[in-house]
Formats: sequence, C-alpha cells, structure tokens
Amino acid sequence: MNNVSSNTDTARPGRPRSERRRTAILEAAAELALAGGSIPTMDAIAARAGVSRTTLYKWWPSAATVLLEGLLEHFHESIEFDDDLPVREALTAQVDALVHLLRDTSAGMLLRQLMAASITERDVAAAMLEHWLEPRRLAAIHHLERGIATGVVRPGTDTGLVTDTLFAPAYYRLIWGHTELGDDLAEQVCALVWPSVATP
Amino acid sequence: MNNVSSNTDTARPGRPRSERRRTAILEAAAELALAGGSIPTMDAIAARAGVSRTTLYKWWPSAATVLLEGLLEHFHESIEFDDDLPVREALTAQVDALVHLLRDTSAGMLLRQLMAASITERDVAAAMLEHWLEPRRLAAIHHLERGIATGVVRPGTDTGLVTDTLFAPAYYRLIWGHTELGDDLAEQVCALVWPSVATP
DNA sequence: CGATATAGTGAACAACGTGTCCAGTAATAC
DNA sequence: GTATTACTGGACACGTTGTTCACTATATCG
Repeated sequence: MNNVSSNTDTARPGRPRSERRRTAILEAAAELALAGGSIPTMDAIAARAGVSRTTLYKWWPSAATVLLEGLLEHFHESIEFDDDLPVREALTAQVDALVHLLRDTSAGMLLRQLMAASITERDVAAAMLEHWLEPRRLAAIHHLERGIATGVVRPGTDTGLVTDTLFAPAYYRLIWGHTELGDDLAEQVCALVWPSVATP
Repeated sequence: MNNVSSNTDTARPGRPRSERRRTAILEAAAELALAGGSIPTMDAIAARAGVSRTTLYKWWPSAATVLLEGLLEHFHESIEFDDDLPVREALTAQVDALVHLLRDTSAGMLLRQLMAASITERDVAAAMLEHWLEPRRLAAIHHLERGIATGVVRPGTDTGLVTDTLFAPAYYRLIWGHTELGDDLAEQVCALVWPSVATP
C-alpha cells in the first residue's frame, strides 16, 4: 500500500492511529471531489468523514494533499510495463490512457484543480510529482530504453525529452482548453515524434 | 493599445473614467507581483495605487485579471512575424523566446500563478487564452502555413497539433518542475518534430 | 495496577481575503 | 441646472484557514 502520509507501523506506546478514520477521510475527500468537481475544504471533508478537523490538520497539511492521496487509493491504477508490446505501441497506449483518463472521467477536472494547487503549495507539488508524474514518466522512459536495447530506437535518444514531448500536449490542451482532447491525440503525437526516435 | 477591460471611448454623459487611476492600478499590480512573486490581493493593489477597492471591483472581476492586464502592458512584447526567416528558424526562435521568458525573468513564476488562477476562474482563463496563448499560437501556425505555401512544410500538416507539440514541453516543465528549462529546449523540441513536418 | 505517551474531540479564536452595499462627493454632457 | 457616470471610504457578512486548549480515549511499558 502506497502511503503518502508516512506512518511507522512499529508498535509504539500511546493510542495507535485509527485506520478506520484514515480511510473514512480519504474516501470522503474523493467522494466530495468527484461529486463537486473541485477540491473540497478541510471542513467539508472532516464533516463527511465524521471526524474532527483537528485530526485532518494533524496528518495532512492541506485539503489538496488529502484529496490526492484519496484519489490515488481510489484509482490505484497500476501503470503497465507491457514489455511484449512493440515500443511504439506501448508508448502510444500509455499516452492514450492518459488522454482518456483526462477526457472521460471527472478525473480531468480534478487533476486540473490539483495542478493549480500544486502551483500554490509545495507539499502538493512534491506529492503529485512523486505519485503521479514520475511513475508515468519512468514507465515511458523504460519503454524507450527498451527500444534502444532492442535496436528499434535510435541510440543516444534523449528519453526524457521525448517522453515529455509525448505527454505534454495532453496536459497543455487540458489546461488551456483551447482545443478538445481528441480520441486520436495520442496516436497523432506519437506519429509526429516517431520519425526522430526510430532507427533509420 | 490592447485594452482587456473594455472601455467605450465614445463621449458619454457622466464623469469619464480616470485614465490616471487605471494605469496606476495596472502598474501597482505589476509591481507588487514582480516584487512578491505572487498574485497580489485586491486590497494590496488598491492601497498601492491609492485607489478605492470599490473602483477595482468595478472594472475587473479578480486580482488575477488586473495583474494579467498589467503585465501585458508592461511587457507589451510584440510577437514577431519575421517572414524573412526560414520557417524552421522562425518557429525555433518563437519557442526559444518563450523558454527564455519563462526562465530568466520572474515572469515564469507569475505565469505559473496566472495559469493556476485561470484554472479556478473563468474570466482569467478567457483573458489568458485571448491575450497570451492565442497570439503565440497563431503566429506559429502562420509560419507553418507559410511553409506549406513555399513548399518547405508537408501539405496537410496539422498545424495546430504541431504548434501545440512545440510549445507544450516548455509549459509542461515549467509547471511540474521535474526538469529545468534548458537553454536548448527550443532547438531540441524543434529538431524532434521537424522530420515529420518538413517535406521529404 | 499505574505511569506515560499518543490519538482524537469539539469548540473557540484570530487572521485574511472576498464580494457587496451604501451614502456621499466629484466630474462630465446636455 | 439636471442627469449621468466615476470614485470614495467605511462597513458588513461570508467562508476558509490554521492554531490553541482542555478534555477524553486507547495503547505500551514497568
């Protein structure tokens, strides 16, 4: 289990932290957010979870942090390392999964809010980087390096740059909203970048 | 002059709007923001401009809107349509200008804040889209279409997609902060995309 | 058992920013 | 002068944050 709010489970003196309350809080945050389309307040989360506000502030620094942890537990989407798929298809699938997540579910709206929050609050930025962006980034980089190893991808390729260029347009259009996220965005971007990536 | 807050200048009955106060407000907003690195409050702007808070709310819906207009007047950077430059160089130069703006000046920090605000407030989003993103986007698209006309760029190219893919990585790294904005980012991204864009 | 340590409660509190209201004053066109 | 609009400054209610405090609850350890 990927605990964001650290919790040593060594037996210590004193009343132990209530796991029941912890999950109640995280579920409350996620439910409120998915229902309202925005980051709930500490007050609302506490009320819904049937918990004192003080308890919230004890374990999390901000509502955005609570929500992020709550969403991660709800979606708990394992990022796939489908090493059987050809590199290009694996990358496209990954970007495509992101695009559809941002488009179809209300997760897109919430991710926008969380990105806004991460600009304001350092805690949120760190948590999002660690638990949201980096896993996806590393998975993509992994596929690219796999491609280099198998000779499909040009050696010396800047895997970080390529990865960012693949993912960036989706977030870019999500944030600015000047163009809808199309079904074929992933394929289009991959097609655009691939000639520079593939070995000639 | 690019007026964001609309102002009919037809002679109307009644006391005319004070241009002195308007510029004082915009300058105050820009100064406070550049000094503090964040979006100032309506209160702070009013105080610094020596103006009533009521006046602010009369002409602008939020502090972010005031700041945006103030920054646009301060930087008033005209986006260049250097049609003499080769298409690839023109595009690179444009992306490069953005990267350096985000890196060097404190504008990067402020643009982050404004993007966050634009996620929360519709007014800000609309204003940023119209006065910040679209001009740059259209300039890039213009160069691409110029390229198509002169035969340098592959006909049928999705100019919008290419433009977004060129600009997106800079914003992407600015927001997430997982990688520094390098001096050569513009050139790297252009090089990555160009093979798919240029005629064979 | 008692001592100690930690978790959780509920209420209160100050601080801050927002957005609106209102009575009064100022400047312009007709 | 009259109508019309701009600006002032103070007040207000509202919501959210983050902290404090006395109190209760539940665990470990000797």
